[in-house]
Amino acid sequence: MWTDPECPVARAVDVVGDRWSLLIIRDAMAGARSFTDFQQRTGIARNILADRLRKLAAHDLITQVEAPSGKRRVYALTEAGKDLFAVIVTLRQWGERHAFEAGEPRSVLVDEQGEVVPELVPVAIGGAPLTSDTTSVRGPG
Amino acid sequence: MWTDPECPVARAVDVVGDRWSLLIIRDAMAGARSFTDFQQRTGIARNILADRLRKLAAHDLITQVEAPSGKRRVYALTEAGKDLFAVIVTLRQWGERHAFEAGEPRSVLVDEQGEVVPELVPVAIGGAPLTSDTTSVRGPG
DNA sequence: CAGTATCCCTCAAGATACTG
DNA sequence: CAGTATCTTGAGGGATACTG
Repeated sequence: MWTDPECPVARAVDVVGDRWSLLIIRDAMAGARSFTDFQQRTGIARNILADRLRKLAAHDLITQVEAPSGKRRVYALTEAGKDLFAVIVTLRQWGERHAFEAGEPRSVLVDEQGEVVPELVPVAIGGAPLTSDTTSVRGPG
Repeated sequence: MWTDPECPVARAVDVVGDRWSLLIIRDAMAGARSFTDFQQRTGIARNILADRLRKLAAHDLITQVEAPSGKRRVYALTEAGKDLFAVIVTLRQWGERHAFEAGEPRSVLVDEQGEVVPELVPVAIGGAPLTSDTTSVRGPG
């Protein structure tokens, strides 16, 4: 099924490695709850959106829950879905650094109080930032 | 061209949000240098691989450099390419947590000495780990 | 070894109309 | 509002043969 069944990266890519899934997750994290909400934020075609939401639900990244207001059902991230936050953030960091000209307008990350998050410390082991110069990957066994 | 030109996540996905690019980057980080090298590790079709390598080079994630041995040219990650390391690692973490059964064999992350990296601290602001409960995203201006 | 050139095929994706 | 149904298109991807 996959090219490399033992690689966690490959499995993750198998789940979210398409054009829309991560953007749907991004919007869920930014507060999107309803079908139309997702549709308008992403601009994705309705049938594709329905398909992606199904796939994401099948992989347990999102679920539909009873809305606090009562009768509607809204989408919500599961724990597995929320765990993609680190992926979204690192993608965002990369995009900011390497996919924008200086001064180009861009959306920003804010905290609960609406304050712009100034800078993010990248993934680290212990306290030391991790770079590709210092690590590699090896198979099991 | 993109659905959301102001979102760094969307731009990043536009560059690496397909089935193969991140796996090619992964393998470059793991030591892949030659065309055949990439082809065998990923299992990707040769024409598609050539296309992806071109695209990645066009976006300045990889380049071809003179091999130390002399006459061959090998692929190498640029700084922008190396900066994807955090993305790869967070994807890997997510895959480990949510795409494997307990006890299923998997590849692991090792450092230069070949030691298995025990645990990774996720993206953080200052010292506090970041979760999707505590942040959201807002447009510019 | 490092690609290029073809051929083929599936499915992702878009547009739009429709239904409970 | 939340999807489903249908139709069409094109890109993504695979297999294989070929070339410098």
